[in-house]
Amino acid sequence: MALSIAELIADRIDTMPASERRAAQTLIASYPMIGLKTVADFSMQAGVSSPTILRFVSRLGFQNYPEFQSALQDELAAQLQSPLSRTASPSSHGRGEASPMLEATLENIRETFRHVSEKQMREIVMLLSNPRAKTFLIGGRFTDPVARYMAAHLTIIRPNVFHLTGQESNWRDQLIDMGKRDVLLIFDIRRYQDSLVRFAEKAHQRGVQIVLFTDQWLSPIARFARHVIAGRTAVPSPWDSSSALFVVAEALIGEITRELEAESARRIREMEDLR
Amino acid sequence: MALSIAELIADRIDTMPASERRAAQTLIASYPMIGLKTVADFSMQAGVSSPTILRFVSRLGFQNYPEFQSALQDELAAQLQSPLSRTASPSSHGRGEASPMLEATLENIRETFRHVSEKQMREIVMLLSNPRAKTFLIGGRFTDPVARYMAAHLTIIRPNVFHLTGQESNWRDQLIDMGKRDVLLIFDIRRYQDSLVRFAEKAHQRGVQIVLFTDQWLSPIARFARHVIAGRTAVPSPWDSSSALFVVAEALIGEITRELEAESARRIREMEDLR
DNA sequence: GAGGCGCCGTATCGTATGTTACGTATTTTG
DNA sequence: CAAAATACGTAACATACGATACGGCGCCTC
Repeated sequence: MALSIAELIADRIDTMPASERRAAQTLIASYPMIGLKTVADFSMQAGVSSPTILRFVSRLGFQNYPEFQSALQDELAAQLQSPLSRTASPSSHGRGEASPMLEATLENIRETFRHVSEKQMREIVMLLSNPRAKTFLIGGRFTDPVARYMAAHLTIIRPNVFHLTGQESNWRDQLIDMGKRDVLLIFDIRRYQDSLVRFAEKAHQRGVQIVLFTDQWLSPIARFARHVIAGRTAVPSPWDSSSALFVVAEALIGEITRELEAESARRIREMEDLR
Repeated sequence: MALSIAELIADRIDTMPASERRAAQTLIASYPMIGLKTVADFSMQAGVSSPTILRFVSRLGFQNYPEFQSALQDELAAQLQSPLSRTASPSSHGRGEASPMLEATLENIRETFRHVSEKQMREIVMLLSNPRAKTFLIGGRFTDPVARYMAAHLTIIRPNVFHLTGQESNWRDQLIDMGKRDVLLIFDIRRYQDSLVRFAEKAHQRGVQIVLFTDQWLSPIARFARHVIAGRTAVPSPWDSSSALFVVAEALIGEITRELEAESARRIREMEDLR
């Protein structure tokens, strides 16, 4: 990666004229917040004129002020996504660090849960805890196994759970049985599948309540969804990670099971009898 | 203390109309970066119109968009200055801790990796990176989705990957094609399935190399297995957790992909051409 | 099935913002 | 010390940004 803007400034600050240097120091002092405000704010804070600010960012190599701001934002975003501080592991354990893949995954899971409110969880649990409303599950190329995993559990604790499998035309035939009270749980991460989007749209038109598990960039299906879980998927690997979504799915399964405890206990007993 | 904007959103998101909710979710998904950009950027990202964004921030209680942005920036600034006190819980857990379910899962994952040696990982990677040796995958009632997940990826990067599905008699018929060079990857956690054990034994007799993903109490299949990954599965939930095994699976997928990079790159290109 | 209500996007408007031209001040150089 | 070059701010400008008015559409109610 190229130098951070802070480094860039440190690098060139002594080639700058006095006023621009003041701008630089002002930015460094409260890095990077003042750079996200307007040129006027920046100039006022630094005690110089607007054009000086613009000449300053120009000297840093940016074509214009918005470009400079975008760079700052990108830097911030990267910084927020990888809180390096968390290494905490006692290095006495022979192996100093765990694999970056593992760390990234753990952080993804944490971050994903951070963005899911309890209320949201509860509402989804409620939605999926109504045994009289049919629940359909489906996923994309790589995420369908997660849908299957959820379906495998839900099927046990309540009736009316259906995992949609096979060809697209097959799903569509199931639409006829979906109504306003029913729930469709979709897993869709990049690259989002057209077939799923089409299906979600049709279901939405029938009034089906859609719960979407997607990545942080949100599948277009979010448009039709009543609830959206946005999981972090970025890992140092050629593939995106579905681990965070998997863990969320497990958490949901647990809570739904508790919610249905009374009713499902009898059901499970009956099932075992049937063997 | 005033509520953070993320909390504010979680609080009111269900009183919002569909489009505004979409804006809210988009913001939460990549919090808070998109909120620092222009209304046009924000609206485009969320797939709604500019006025919807403005109505959204208005509903949050801000007089205008710049005021909203300033609030976001203030929050960011506070967060950056005290990197330790990352506002951790938008979910007002009262106790200020994340859910026990989440913590247990994270700990399980860590612990699982701690017990997997690097050499073991490398050997499994090697075993699964030989495209000329057939690789069969199968799992139990709840773990088969994880097997499917792995199969979905492996199928893309190399030939001769088969997920064993359907009835037990069906698997057995596949035995005929398994030999000493081939690999059978089995997922089996409590309660261990007899059918899997039987199958593993038969495969073992044919000299098939078995890689077993199980829980910390080890499925009886461990007896036949060349490599055993023992994942932690205990969580405060009525069910056991497969998250740790899932993460290990993902880690393996990543490393195998890298291992086969050269060969699989061409394969993937060919595949995309076939669409 | 008709009427009413709320949601949401299109199009338009005013303005705040970044940008540029230019003139004055300051420093540098021979 | 004079003259040139550079630095810097004032002021005018254009763009793009946020804000708003309006109309259509879907949804619920009766």
